[in-house]
Amino acid sequence: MEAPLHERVAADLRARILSGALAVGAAVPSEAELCTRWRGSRGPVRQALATLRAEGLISGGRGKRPTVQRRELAPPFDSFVSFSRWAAMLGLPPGQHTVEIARRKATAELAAHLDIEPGEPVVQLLRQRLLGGEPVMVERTTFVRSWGSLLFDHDPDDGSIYEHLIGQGLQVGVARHSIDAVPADAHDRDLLGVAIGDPLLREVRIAYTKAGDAFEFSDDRYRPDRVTFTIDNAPEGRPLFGRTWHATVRPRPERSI
Amino acid sequence: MEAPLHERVAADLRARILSGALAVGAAVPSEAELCTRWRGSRGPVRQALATLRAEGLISGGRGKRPTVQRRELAPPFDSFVSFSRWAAMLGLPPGQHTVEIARRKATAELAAHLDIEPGEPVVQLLRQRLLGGEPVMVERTTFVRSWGSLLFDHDPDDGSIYEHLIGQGLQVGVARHSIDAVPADAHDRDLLGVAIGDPLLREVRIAYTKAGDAFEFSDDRYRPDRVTFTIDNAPEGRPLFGRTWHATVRPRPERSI
DNA sequence: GAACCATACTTGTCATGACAAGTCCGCGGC
DNA sequence: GCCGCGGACTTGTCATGACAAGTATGGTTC
Repeated sequence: MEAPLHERVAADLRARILSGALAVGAAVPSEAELCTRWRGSRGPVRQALATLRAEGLISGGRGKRPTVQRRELAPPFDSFVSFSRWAAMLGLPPGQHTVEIARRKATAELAAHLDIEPGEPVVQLLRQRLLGGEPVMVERTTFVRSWGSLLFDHDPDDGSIYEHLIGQGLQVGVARHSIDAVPADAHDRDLLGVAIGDPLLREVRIAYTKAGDAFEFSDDRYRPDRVTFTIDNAPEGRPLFGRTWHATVRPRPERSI
Repeated sequence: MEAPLHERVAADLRARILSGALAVGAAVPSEAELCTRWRGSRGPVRQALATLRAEGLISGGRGKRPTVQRRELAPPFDSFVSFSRWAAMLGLPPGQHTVEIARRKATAELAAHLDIEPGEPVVQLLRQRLLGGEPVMVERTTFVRSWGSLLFDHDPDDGSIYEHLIGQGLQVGVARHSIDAVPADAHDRDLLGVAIGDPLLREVRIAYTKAGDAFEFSDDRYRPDRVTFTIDNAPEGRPLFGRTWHATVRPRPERSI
């Protein structure tokens, strides 16, 4: 059974835009042309175009054909929750050294974030994360027991924890990230090569399953000379998709000789 | 001339959701009911519902009525570029002390950000920003001359600079925000009551006019104990509107006695 | 009481047709 | 050469109709 017409039309145009066959600034085929080409009516064609507008790929149009606005889609969701996916998207080899993985009892603070009882066992990891061979982040992650226990037969230095858990049936729902600034502590000094007290960019993340249960709490501290978070946004009348964010690697400052 | 039917249906349902008349979890009226109520056909009614889905207010539905998912919309764009608007949204009185407003020649770095020639005059402000009477941010803002010169006959401690410029014809296009962490300097110490070297959460913003010209570069440093940035996101299959960000005021830590 | 089936109600998808409103271009008149 | 107008093409909006597919409920049978 093939996909609905409006999905096929949208997919075809999207592929042509992302590949550059339809360049930024080029006019999109008219609704009439698309109806002829796909042997359909304006309804599904208009729905396909509405989808591309919503994705921010095309815009404009009343009285004239819409034009291609941008060539890339917003970064995928999993690049925000999986360091490995993010690194892959940047084209930099990710790396990690697991300093420890431990089963502990949840503190009251952690329990509050994960909506479990204080004292309930959780699985905690402390890891150094690298990009292109350089440490850029210290990750303090806590998983609830049901998912964390699956990590003990998994080598956390081998591939992505997220991919492993998804392979074990995890269905990720939404994630919430809070960004603030903290002074480096002793672990950070040891793992990032900074001085105690130096400012670090911290992302605190709580991730939920599709069913709405929190399964992961993470405190990730980045070297701010290497990583920033960037957000682009636009006023209301424009597509909300103008509102995107992504984490950026700063160019490595050149060594003065 | 009244608005199109699909806009009126969407506005009515949105108002009922935001007011709580349609509570989170409640079923939305069926398409047939809405057709009867508005004396229209399924086309515009479905378009109205699609808009509300896209805004993340309702979801679900095939074979049954959709349900209300959330009660609030994403923060408006201008709350990201105007401190006054952001404070208003939080219900906290904003305040500001302008330390200086000066005409200077752009440094090479600034010129690069604003796409002007180094040495070209710009207007710079250094301001302390307050929420509820407390300093939370130091703002170092640079405007290109054409817009910045309009500020000299405006009291920057009186109302919002953005509102003033928009009143003078400014049309804001997109804005880009980069978040990182920096150590406090002497100005920050004086204006925020922190120690030199303390970590501050910094947002660097470049704002563009509708025509695509950069008009503002700003370096805003927040006390991370008072302000964090929060991003919620969701996987692809879900509406991209799940991807929202906003700046949050932390609850003021209670004074221990 | 449980299971199954049919019916009713729901949304998703599509076609056809019509008219309003915007944009662009060519042609004629001044 | 310029300006205005009309025609052609475009998208926006809406109506009517039809059928596919999903969900819930009530009634009947075991």
